[in-house]
Amino acid sequence: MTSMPFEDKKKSRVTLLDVARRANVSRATASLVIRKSPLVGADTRARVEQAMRELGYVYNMGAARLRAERSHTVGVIVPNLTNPFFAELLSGIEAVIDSAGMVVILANSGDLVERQDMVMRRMREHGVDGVIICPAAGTEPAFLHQLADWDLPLVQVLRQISEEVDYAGSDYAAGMRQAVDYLASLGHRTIAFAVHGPIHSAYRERVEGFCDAMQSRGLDPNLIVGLPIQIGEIADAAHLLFGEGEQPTAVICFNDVIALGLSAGLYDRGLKVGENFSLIGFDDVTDAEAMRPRLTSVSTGPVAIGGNAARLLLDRLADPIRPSHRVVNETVLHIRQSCGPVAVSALQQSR
Amino acid sequence: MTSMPFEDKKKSRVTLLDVARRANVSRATASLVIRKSPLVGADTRARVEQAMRELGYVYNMGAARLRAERSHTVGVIVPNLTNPFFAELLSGIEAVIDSAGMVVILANSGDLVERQDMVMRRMREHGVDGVIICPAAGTEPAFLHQLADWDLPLVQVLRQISEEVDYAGSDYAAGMRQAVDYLASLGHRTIAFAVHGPIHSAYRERVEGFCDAMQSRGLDPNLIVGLPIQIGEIADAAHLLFGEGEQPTAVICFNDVIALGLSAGLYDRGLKVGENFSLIGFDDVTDAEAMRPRLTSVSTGPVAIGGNAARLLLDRLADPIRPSHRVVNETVLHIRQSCGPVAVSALQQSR
DNA sequence: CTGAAAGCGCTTACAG
DNA sequence: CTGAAAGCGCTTACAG
Repeated sequence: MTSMPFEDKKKSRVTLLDVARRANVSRATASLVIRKSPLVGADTRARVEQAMRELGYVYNMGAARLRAERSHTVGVIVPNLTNPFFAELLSGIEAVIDSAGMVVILANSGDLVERQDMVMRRMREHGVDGVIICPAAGTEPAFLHQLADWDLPLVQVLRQISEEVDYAGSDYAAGMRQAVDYLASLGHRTIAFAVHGPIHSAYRERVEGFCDAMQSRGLDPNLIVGLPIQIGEIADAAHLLFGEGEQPTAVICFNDVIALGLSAGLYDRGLKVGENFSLIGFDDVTDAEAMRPRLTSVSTGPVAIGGNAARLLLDRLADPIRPSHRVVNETVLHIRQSCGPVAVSALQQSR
Repeated sequence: MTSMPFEDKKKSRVTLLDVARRANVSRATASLVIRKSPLVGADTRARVEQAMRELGYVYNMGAARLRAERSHTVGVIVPNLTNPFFAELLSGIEAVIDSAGMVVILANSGDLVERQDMVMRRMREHGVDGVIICPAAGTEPAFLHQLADWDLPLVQVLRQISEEVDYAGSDYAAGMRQAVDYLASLGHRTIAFAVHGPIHSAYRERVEGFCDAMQSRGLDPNLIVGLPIQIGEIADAAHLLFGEGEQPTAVICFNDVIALGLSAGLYDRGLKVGENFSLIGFDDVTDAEAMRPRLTSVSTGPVAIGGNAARLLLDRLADPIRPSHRVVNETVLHIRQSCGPVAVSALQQSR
């Protein structure tokens, strides 16, 4: 399709000067047509564009960025690529960055601050115009502030470390309230909260949201149980829900990974989820619909959050000194089949 | 921690010349210490490194690449970010690219050749040193060859379009044989194959692998049923397994997404997977362990494949003219609970 | 081991 | 609208 240059194919790359010469214009003019300047006439533009096509010219971003101090590149740092939740987030980011004509440089911090430091340095070396980061657990506000001092536009996503930095997330506390209210409306009074993983703002917001919601209904918020991080081990830890004292008739999960694991573990114990035990997930990933019973889950919309984060960064790039913005999505409770009215028989069976 | 330069912080970036001056060496010498050349003495090196620290110097990849014609950047193009399988693949790629000191530029083709063209052009503009691509369905060999003509090092992953281009994948056909053999050993004779999605080499290899394996055992390979692409709709399409003619007692799934959906759909129809109907997945994603019954699945190891692809690219970068290589992982059948001996009662129940 | 010069491929004022 | 010149921050020979 593309015709080859007349010269030897092995010769060095074709440059803007080459196309300028072939189109009988100056290098500056050729540069203008590339950047779609209105200053250049239609016929000249056509000549230059044809020359570009004939020579197989490809724009050299690297050279342009050096002069223009803009790389059209944004860094994205996530703690984990393997979790479908982050994959969906990334997908949302990529879509809007791409449609802005920019490109994403991806890195995985492994939720480790030391790796995050490294990765961030690499991003700076590559001259990213800005970065979207889901900060590793334990990230200090000073870390983010230093980046801001270096004039690196920054947005936090999912986890917030500093109020001075743009943030896109979801109202986790409200989501917890929705879950608690729903279970309470079904008559549940003893509700466990199943958690795992590193501790960060999203973790805290969920726990606090749960506790507040429980307390405001006069319920005991202290049945918080820690589960393994590996999904394969969660099912076998389901017994942890039923320790000393009051036995729960329902459990709210920190995320859908736990919900999936516990659903299996409760099944293994002979409990019928949705009938004599109730289970609510959090995040509403695509698997929720495919589970049996279908998982009732609080939807946080990772793709949308990613899109919001990307738009925040674009806005920040356009106006570096505007005050910091926060965009916090509403959660929605997606009711399916995993919850039911409290069953008197549940207590006996759970032993 | 990092001390600020003495000059006004708002001044333009600190450059290699700045550190050279502060360390009382020439710019060339400073450049050598950055690139860890053995030519420079230990004390000189120390002086330069201290100057870099004091000034808060950050290496400018963009400038370096312009001169050195190497960007330390690799493009990764996947058809879909939302599928956990690709997320795991990406994770494997990122890990080895990162440890080679390079960075990945990510793009999503949406499995559309037109978008793939765009994305590829953008990668070239950004001067990637090479690209790892899972080609969109319908990609022509000519597309890849053209890239090779342009001296862009390339590796295909998961899907192979051209034998002249490096490839990292998995032996899908052998995996199908493992699945068929296992079911046959349990006494199954009428085995369905459930597929969906766009048609590409990995699709064809799986279908052909299934057919060959069935035929070599004298079984009828024609029970191939097409299912919706959306996971939420798969369950409701489970009845498609039971059309006219011979009723299957087992189904092999094109991937775990289908397996998850069908598992739910069969449950909805009152079939007990692992007891009166058998189900085998393909890919063995992490959810397989958390399902009930636990999903028996053919493991392809996406993280490992991603690592292989990245290593192939690194090797290719080191030796651009070596002959094309292929690395094809063995699959392993991970037996869990979703298959059982053929049950005579299955046929009645499935109606 | 170190220095001075040229150049990578663009964009940016500045004149015309 | 177009041209000639300088410069972005490095690396690369080439001398010393």
